[in-house]
Amino acid sequence: MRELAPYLRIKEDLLDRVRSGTWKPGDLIPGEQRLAEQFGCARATVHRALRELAEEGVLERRRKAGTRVARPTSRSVAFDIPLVEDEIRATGARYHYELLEREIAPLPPAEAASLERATGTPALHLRCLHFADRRPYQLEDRWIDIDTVPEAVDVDFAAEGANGWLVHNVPWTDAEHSIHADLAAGEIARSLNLTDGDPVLVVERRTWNDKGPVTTVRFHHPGRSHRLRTAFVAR
Amino acid sequence: MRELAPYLRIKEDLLDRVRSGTWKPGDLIPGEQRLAEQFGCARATVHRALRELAEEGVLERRRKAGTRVARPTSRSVAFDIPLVEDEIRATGARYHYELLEREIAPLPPAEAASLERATGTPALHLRCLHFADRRPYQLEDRWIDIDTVPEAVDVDFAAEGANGWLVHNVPWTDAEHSIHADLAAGEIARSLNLTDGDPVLVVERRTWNDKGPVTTVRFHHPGRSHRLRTAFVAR
DNA sequence: CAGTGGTCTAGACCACACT
DNA sequence: GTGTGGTCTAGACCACTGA
Repeated sequence: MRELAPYLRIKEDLLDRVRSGTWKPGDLIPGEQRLAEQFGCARATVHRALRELAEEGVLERRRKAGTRVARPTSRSVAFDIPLVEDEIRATGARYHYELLEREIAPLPPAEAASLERATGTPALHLRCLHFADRRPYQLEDRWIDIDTVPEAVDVDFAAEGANGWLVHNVPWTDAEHSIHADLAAGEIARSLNLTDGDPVLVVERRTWNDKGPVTTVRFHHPGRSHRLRTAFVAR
Repeated sequence: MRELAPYLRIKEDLLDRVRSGTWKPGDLIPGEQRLAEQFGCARATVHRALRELAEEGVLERRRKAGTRVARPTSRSVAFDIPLVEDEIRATGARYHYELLEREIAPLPPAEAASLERATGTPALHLRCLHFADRRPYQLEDRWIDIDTVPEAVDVDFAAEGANGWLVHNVPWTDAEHSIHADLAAGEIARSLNLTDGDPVLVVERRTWNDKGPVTTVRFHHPGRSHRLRTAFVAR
């Protein structure tokens, strides 16, 4: 396919009309039938181009009402949140992992709420430290639901990180993420080799299964040095 | 369409086989032809289901090699970064905007690098404060490239925020985002009604046009109270 | 080289939502 | 009611890539 596929050429063409302002937000654009005639192709081909542009948020389509240029409102931004070890190795640094703590303990209120269990329900609690070239890179504080994932109790997590083990052994179906900034203090500061009062970037994640809540985890990163990035994204 | 469209039913069916572990990561699954026979539909219908699952990162497809269950590696997480005013109004709070500063000034080194211009190139510098119910919600520090967007020089930005004006008037084609944590200090702390040393969440964005760099902007949020969230996302 | 996925077509039927 | 988008089909050709 030396030349672009027709539906891709049509996408580009339509996108250019939006980008150049030929078609402005809110404008009604020609129907599929009409565009198919103009481009000299089947309606299905135009349809695919239009459908993908709508999925990307460039157009809005409604039956009978036709297709309009979307009014730019919110735009979703996709961040890659890979396994820490992959992330670290991708930078060329040596990855190293340390298990700080592993216990079955009663869920504290926040984590209980997160897993939708009663406070005090026993769960598997892990604290791990991930190093890049011997420098602390990420502190992981995780609770695993032992009702949903009973087999986790028999894993010692000394060699493989909990994240890796879960990803490879316990498929999840749903996830929720949250990001905020906080200050390093006590344990967290010491583990990350920071001073009390240094900024930390906190990423929280909860995942679910068909069976129920799987895990809730908080990742702490040194705030100034660590960045979450998107790739350079063409719209 | 009371019942799910066939291609959606097929997607669900295939996804279930992955989720349940019937098909494990790395497994080769039947070809389109074969699946079409099994589901009793046209190959194109199966193709669409497979293509969408591949786009979602569940499957990996290669010509001749066939379709395999993807090995879970990095997973991209989509955050919504809407216009502040929409974000604030969505919570039911009253939105209010204040222009703190507007000047044509030479680009500082960091911003110059960001816009791919020489340090000291004149650009439009804006500092704005966004309020939710009279409480400072976000501090915006923006540089607009006046070579790419000369018409911005004639806008006073007293009424409409720069973000809104740009979104509605200057279509962008590419964007890059970065998130990190920092400490409030000086101006930033005062504007956001924080104390020096409080955590702030910083979101940086750069956008481009066909014509060149459009704008680079840094959004500061009170770190403890503000969170970037994903919706509850089913995979 | 051969098999797989990628795409296109022409025609068809349908659901939905405006009028 | 009626026009628009949403989907399916059957068949076809092609490009890529692994064997």
